[in-house]
Amino acid sequence: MPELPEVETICRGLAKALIGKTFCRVTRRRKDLRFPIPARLDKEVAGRTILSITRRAKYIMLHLEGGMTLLLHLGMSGRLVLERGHKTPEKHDHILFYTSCGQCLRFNDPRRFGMVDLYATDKLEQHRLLRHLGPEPLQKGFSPRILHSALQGKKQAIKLALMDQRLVVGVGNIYASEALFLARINPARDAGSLSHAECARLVPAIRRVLRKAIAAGGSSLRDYVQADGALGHFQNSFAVYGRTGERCRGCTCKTGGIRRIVQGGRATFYCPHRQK
DNA sequence: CCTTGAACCTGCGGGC
DNA sequence: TGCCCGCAGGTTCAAG
Repeated sequence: MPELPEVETICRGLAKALIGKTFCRVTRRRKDLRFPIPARLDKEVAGRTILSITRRAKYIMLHLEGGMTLLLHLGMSGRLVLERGHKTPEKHDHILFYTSCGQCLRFNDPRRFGMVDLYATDKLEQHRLLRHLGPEPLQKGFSPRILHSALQGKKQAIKLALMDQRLVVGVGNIYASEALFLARINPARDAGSLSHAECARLVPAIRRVLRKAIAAGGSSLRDYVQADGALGHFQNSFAVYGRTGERCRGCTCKTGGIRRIVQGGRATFYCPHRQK
């Protein structure tokens, strides 16, 4: 479910409410999600204060005193919701984190594609799920030149390449379609066929759509809510995603409108008139 | 190395 | 109403 803007929004919401707070208890209600949930979770986390909260790609990281970091991924349907008081667990609440000042953080994930792990803070970049990750799209390590060189020789469709987290992180199914629309690039193009000039449109397009989505609190389609339960509203600003048959903004063509195709088993939306 | 497809799960809406 | 199908913000792994 969540892509970079949703994960970033959740991190910011959690940071506001949890930094400086201390976990007092963790309840693990099932043994595994996508991977086993560490049995030592309660033992390692209880009594520890949260020093900071950061994001890497679509992973949320709660850095605890004592050098341990709680690493979470929400998969397709995961939610992290923070509430006051001791609520009775709902369906699919897999882990409950309680703080000593009466907050409860619920990890709810119907499809269970999410994951939770504990890892030494100073070795995080070596974690098996983090070590192959590419550059953060909103940071300097990502640029038209770097993207262009990474795409050289790739036969894969550019839309699929954008979603490859080794190339650039955080872009998922929605924002890949949206960014390609902004850059006026056809999602089915061979990744290796993009010119440097096209990469120079694509990088700012990715950054623009991600920044705008963060500013809107993310996109709420089905499962996603912010840490305080509020909905994001970037779904109201989609240019192409989910808009099959509609005319794209500013499009003058009379026929067809936005097209839906399937790439790598996922839906892609684009305007054949504007994206070449 | 690369690319493709299946697998992991639950829930929802549409068609019959 | 019930059943079957397709579909859903992701990632990993095996096979070719």
